Amino acid sequence: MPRPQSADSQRVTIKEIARMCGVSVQTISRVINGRPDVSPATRAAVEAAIAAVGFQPSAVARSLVQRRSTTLGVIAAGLRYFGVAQTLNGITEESEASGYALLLKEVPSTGDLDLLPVINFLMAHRVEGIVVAAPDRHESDVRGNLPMFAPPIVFLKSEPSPMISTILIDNYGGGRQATSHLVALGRRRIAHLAGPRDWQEARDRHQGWRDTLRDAGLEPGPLAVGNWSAASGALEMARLLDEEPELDAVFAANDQMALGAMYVLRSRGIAIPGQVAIVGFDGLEEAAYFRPSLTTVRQPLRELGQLAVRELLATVSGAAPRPSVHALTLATELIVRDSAPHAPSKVPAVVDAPTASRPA
Amino acid sequence: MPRPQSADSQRVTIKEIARMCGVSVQTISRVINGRPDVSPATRAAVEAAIAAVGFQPSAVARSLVQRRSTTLGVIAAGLRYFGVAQTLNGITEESEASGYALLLKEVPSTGDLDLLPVINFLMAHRVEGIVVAAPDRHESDVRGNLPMFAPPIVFLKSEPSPMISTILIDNYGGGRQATSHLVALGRRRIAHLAGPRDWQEARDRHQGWRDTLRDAGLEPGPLAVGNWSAASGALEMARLLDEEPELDAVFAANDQMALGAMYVLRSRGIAIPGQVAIVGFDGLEEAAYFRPSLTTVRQPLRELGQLAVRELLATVSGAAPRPSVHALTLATELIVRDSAPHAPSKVPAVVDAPTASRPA
DNA sequence: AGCGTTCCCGGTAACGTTCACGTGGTCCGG
DNA sequence: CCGGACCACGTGAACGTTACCGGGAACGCT
Repeated sequence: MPRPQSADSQRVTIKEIARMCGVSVQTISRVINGRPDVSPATRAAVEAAIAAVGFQPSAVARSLVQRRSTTLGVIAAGLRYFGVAQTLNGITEESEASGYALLLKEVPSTGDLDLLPVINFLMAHRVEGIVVAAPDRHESDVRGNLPMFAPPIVFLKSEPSPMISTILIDNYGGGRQATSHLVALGRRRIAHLAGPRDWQEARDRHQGWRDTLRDAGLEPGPLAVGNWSAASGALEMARLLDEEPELDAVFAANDQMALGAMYVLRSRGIAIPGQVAIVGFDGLEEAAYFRPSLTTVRQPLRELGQLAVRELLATVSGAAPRPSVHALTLATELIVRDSAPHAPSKVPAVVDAPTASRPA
Repeated sequence: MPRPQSADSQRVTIKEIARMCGVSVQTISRVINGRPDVSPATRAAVEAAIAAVGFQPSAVARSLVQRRSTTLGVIAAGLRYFGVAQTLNGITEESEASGYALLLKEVPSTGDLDLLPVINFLMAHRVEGIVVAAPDRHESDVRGNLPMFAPPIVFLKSEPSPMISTILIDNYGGGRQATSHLVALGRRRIAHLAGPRDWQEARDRHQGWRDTLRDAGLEPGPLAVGNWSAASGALEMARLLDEEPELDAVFAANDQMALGAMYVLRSRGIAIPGQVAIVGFDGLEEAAYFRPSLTTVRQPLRELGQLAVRELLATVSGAAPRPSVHALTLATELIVRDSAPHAPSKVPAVVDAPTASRPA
């Protein structure tokens, strides 16, 4: 029974294996890397020795000599939020599939923030690419003044810019989808429950709402700013109702805030969607089970993470020309449910059970 | 304007800086590491040169020579789930604070899984400690046959064992809290909506439910198994109702399934908590805004992650004796809300707005 | 003047791999 | 019997940093 020893004790190295087998270190290296010019007998002996002592070649030494780490860096902000966690999930999936390791740094999701030290940190670890799933907000932001010798970087939350590569969810378009849907329903007084101003996503959704109202010839509805939480959604919804009693629709910047808003609406006896229709944003699975079920805008978050990694890997492998700066935008999808139904009608909420409630 | 160059191009090293300043590499090293014995003049010159060329000391080379990586490994399963994401958040926070980097590996959260290759991978990268936030289920599991020279490891989801260190949420106790609360409410026919069997958490909560019923002298209520999703909660709730119409309470193993269950209950016109009381598990913030607001069991998930890192770091620094195998259990907290209220009464749901609905 | 200290600094050898060569042997055709 | 092709393996030098030791200059003290 092998007892776990102190990690900094004498580790077994390639040299040790070589000594054990009576061959040179080079031969061991050849076996480890599955190179052909080793006789079957020697190979077997070496493999046996490796297994016997539980030898693990040092990825650190390998990285040093090969000048490549098979590691990607990830900078994330707000891991506790659904969207970010989902994106990270896509990133891990894809890099796992490619055998790449992930070096994760989390940065504060609010307040002023300089990405450069974080990027430098990752560069010190010689990552081969960086995914930035964090807002880039700093007086002197990263665009254009990246450190020299920086690896390929793809930004997931910044505005497109000629200096950087971006892959984005079309939050603006999603905001338009949501708002257009409410307009098509015949709503005239459409409020927006926005997310925090220092999230690019929040600003884009807000903009989509505003532009859609303008294009529809409606005057801008009332605006409130929450912090993504259901509690803030409730708080701000109450405020909106007090200020603007004739409200007939709300577009919330995420599903949690929509939930909080619905709570307040129902507490005040306001019918959803009868008097006030509501649409959320995110595509939370459980939003289908809110009362009423929530119309929302689904974002391909996992795909976003996967694409980011694929993009990086393509660049690293030299398949894509360096520096290839480009912007990719992923479309959102409107999921229509009871809180803002299909037909442009003001009938009271139809409460029918979803298919899932039927026993199998 | 520094143009990002190919990462594998000629990087600037400590030698280059030494040449530029006309001093030895050793002196550069001293400056980088803030060692005292460098004259102010030399130090300034070196720092200027470093800043000028944007030099970054190679963490890889440093790791190799120092035989320590300032890196922790994390093995996670089911990052897309609230609980795991929350725990990871605690882990990042704490390691960020200690200046440790994080090497993240995600493993499938279902099916049979061997942790050993993943641990070996992390060991190859010479991580100084490993947090396992993934179930350890394998015919020949990791307990006891860890590789030699393994760094300190702490398990967050496995059963305590004399061979490994664990820090756990008291899921069993939480299950008891939830069920006891329902019993105290006078409920007699208490169902359990369990999570997937291959999650330790799910098994523990289930056990807590079963034991509490037994201790209360009640016969075991009906059992259903979901997959953590609201959809599965709805599906299984429907099944439970069909099988057992006289049901008067449900303990769901997480808040999402509870939500799905509530959806079905209300669709069938069953009053909550009037006819059926329900309590969830997780402590989702938004559960306060479900209709009715959900009584649930809060878990200190972020603290769990933080503690794991602190534990590892203490061991690494040699403060704690190696090998210190121990088990720590964190208590859960019952949060009573409307779906299973305080008073042992069967009055219809009281729908009062939470404080958040009051405008500021 | 002699001598110990302190302050700066340099040289050399690691750390654990891989890479670019080099070398001795066997096999084979002419 | 010899030259070359091929196979299996070994030798040194990297990779970029830090650890360890050592040494000269300047200074203070007896």
